[in-house]
Amino acid sequence: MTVDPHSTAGPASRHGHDHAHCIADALTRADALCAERGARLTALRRQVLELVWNSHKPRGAYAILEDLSQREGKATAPLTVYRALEFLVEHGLVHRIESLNAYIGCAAPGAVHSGQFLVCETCGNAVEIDDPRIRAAIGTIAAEHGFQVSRPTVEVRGTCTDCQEKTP
Amino acid sequence: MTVDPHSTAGPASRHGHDHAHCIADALTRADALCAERGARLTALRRQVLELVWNSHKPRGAYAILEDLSQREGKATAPLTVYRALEFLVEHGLVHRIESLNAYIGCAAPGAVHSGQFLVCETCGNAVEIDDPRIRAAIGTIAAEHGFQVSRPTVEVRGTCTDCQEKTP
DNA sequence: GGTCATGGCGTTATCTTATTACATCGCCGG
DNA sequence: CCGGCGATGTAATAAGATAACGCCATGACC
Repeated sequence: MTVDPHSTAGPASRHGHDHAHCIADALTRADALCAERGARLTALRRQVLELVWNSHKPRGAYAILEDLSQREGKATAPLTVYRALEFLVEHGLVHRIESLNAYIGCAAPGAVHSGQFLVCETCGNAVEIDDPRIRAAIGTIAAEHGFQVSRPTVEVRGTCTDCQEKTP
Repeated sequence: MTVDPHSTAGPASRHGHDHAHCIADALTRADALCAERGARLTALRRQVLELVWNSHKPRGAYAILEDLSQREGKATAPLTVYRALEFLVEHGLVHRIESLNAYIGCAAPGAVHSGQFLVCETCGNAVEIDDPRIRAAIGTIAAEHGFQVSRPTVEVRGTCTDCQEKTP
């Protein structure tokens, strides 16, 4: 098993949860979802998904690439990671955070994917939210403009509670 | 004066407005705004602002760079453009569209900058909106999370009315 | 007018992020 | 068995962005 860098204090990391379990959970859900859809969650894709979840915060494609190379013991090409990420994003298992050029595990794969995030500029964490009010408001204004929505993106930059406390 | 590529049919372009006038207007407002703030809208920055407005749709930094080089008659360094864009974005004269890595002139500089866009994936156009419902919803959920907002980003990808009609 | 600090700009190099083009492999249906 | 298709490997390169350094114009101050 791989060590979670955040779990130095034990299974209950600073995220306030059992991170190893949380990763395992995500992988199990991914397995189920892909099986259901007939999508092929290959070893490589599964590996990348695990690496995305591993940090539990937005992570760049090249950072994931490094992780993967290290694990495999040999250099891997960027394309390998990008292709895997493309698959994962397509199936809603991973979100891309545009304003960071980074990827993060989806908290609720299978559900509606509005892709709303609170992105902390201090600690780099991104919390996925799914606010019906925002979703509704976007739907309304899009309709008013005759605009057909395919992928709403909401990325709220700012400072999370923890970081506000640290620097008052 | 430079020819607007969209204005082949005359001053009233397919945007349904007098585009030359619209650019001139943006520049005038920028002049006023910068004067008011004591910010220096130098020749270069003004030039870049004009180039951003010229296409009237999101435009990448390197595309702007090419335009600039052509106008100046000599190669310009990327940094030149990036610095100008940074200034323009800081002063709210230009918005960066994260999901496109592109820049577009702000429709209402000086006003509140929520930075909301309807981005058409077919024609590449981006319409700036400023929906109070979305703004309010973001404020509410951020408050619920104790999250301090610095820059809300809303980029709704989809298909605009025109493009829907063309491909029914 | 001289001088100094500041901010804008030029030059070069480099870094990160992402994609294109083409070859190969392996699984599955016929 | 074999044809086809989707997944992966390899190499090269495009696109986007920044770092480090220094010169020069502007304006404040003496």
